[in-house]
Amino acid sequence: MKKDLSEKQKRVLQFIARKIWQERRPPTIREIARNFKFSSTGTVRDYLRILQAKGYIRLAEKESRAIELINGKLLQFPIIAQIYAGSPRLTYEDIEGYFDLERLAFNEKQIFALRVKGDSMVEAGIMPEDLVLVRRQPNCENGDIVVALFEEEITLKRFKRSKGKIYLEPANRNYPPILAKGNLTIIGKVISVVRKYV
Amino acid sequence: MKKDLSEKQKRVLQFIARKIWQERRPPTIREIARNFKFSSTGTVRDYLRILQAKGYIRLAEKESRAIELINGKLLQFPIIAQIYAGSPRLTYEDIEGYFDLERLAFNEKQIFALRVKGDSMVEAGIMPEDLVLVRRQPNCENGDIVVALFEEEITLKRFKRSKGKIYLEPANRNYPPILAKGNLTIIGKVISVVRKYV
DNA sequence: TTGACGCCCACACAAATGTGCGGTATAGTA
DNA sequence: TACTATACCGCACATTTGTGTGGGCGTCAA
Repeated sequence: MKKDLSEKQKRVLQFIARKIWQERRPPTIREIARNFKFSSTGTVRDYLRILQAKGYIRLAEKESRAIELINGKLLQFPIIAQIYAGSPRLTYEDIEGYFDLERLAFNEKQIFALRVKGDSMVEAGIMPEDLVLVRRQPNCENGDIVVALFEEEITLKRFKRSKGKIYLEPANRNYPPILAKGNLTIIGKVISVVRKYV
Repeated sequence: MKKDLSEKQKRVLQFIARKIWQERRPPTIREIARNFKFSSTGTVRDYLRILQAKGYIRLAEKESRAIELINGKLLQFPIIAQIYAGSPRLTYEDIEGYFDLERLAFNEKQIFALRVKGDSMVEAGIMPEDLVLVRRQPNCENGDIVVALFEEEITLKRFKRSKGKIYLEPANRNYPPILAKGNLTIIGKVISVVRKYV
């Protein structure tokens, strides 16, 4: 798909990517020229056109800092399907895809994180002190893990509808399911769990 | 520290943050004006100056798209300490901090993601099909969860050193600890677990 | 009443920025 | 030989973009 880049072209692309990452905005043509000590802006334009033609960036006309990375792997990590025994070196064939941190919550509008207290969901792999990312929404589907307000308390439970009744189910044998009769408000649905080890 | 913003000021700030998030570059003054149907660029400048004075953004002079968010990281979500019963509305006081997806793996050089197969670590909250982020490193400390190569097999286990012996401990009662005598290679340490619900 | 603030407009100017066109030079290749 | 790709330069031009000045209108507290 994408054509190969020359060494210099690669360096230009990497410079652009680094700038976007570090400064949160693409560089101007003249900033690129300065970095590579090009005395002409036309030189940079040549590079940008090449990079666009080869499918690495997208340019917009008549806008400043209008370089958009295509498949910018800023926050992507390779997902390894298998690591070959004996040679733990990552090669292209091992990669089953890319894990994209941005996609985790991209285009989500009302998201907040909640630090988990208690162990009522451990059997669903949600441990105390984990962070759950919650999308605010007033309704949910059967089986969703939700943050709900029930009887003046915030709980993290699995939402289950059964025989016309609504249950809030913990994922822990030591706790019983809660029959939600009365004032139940769904605050949001858990879309992700993130845990970080120090 | 930071002064309060009026509703309108908040909306302007949010617009800027959204633009940075969506387009990976800050908007120009005129783009902001267009969005809010301001017929004057001066109006926007007033807002930017206010936002800067109140400590929410940083402006650079004589540069295009020179709005930098302070503490407004792209991938931050508020961590809610408590959601007040009755009014599930996020207010400033509820926020215990910000969860920063970027910080999760920023500055990490050799990171890859591994999709978890099997249930040997469920009691540590690592479920099948979860993604673990692994930092490649040849050594680790007692108690770390590691990806290791042992007897031609890749395993995800807890690294335990006890009485001069090394064990690879699963976090599942149904599996026994493995006494690692022989050829053991540490591939990396698990620094994070990410699970996404569809 | 005055003053501070929030909110907005009109217009001109200067600087930053992108665009266009025409060049040069080298190396490899058909 | 002709052709292509890579790697640059110089300069003028037009547009975009930020900056500055000087206002207006309403609200609220001193």
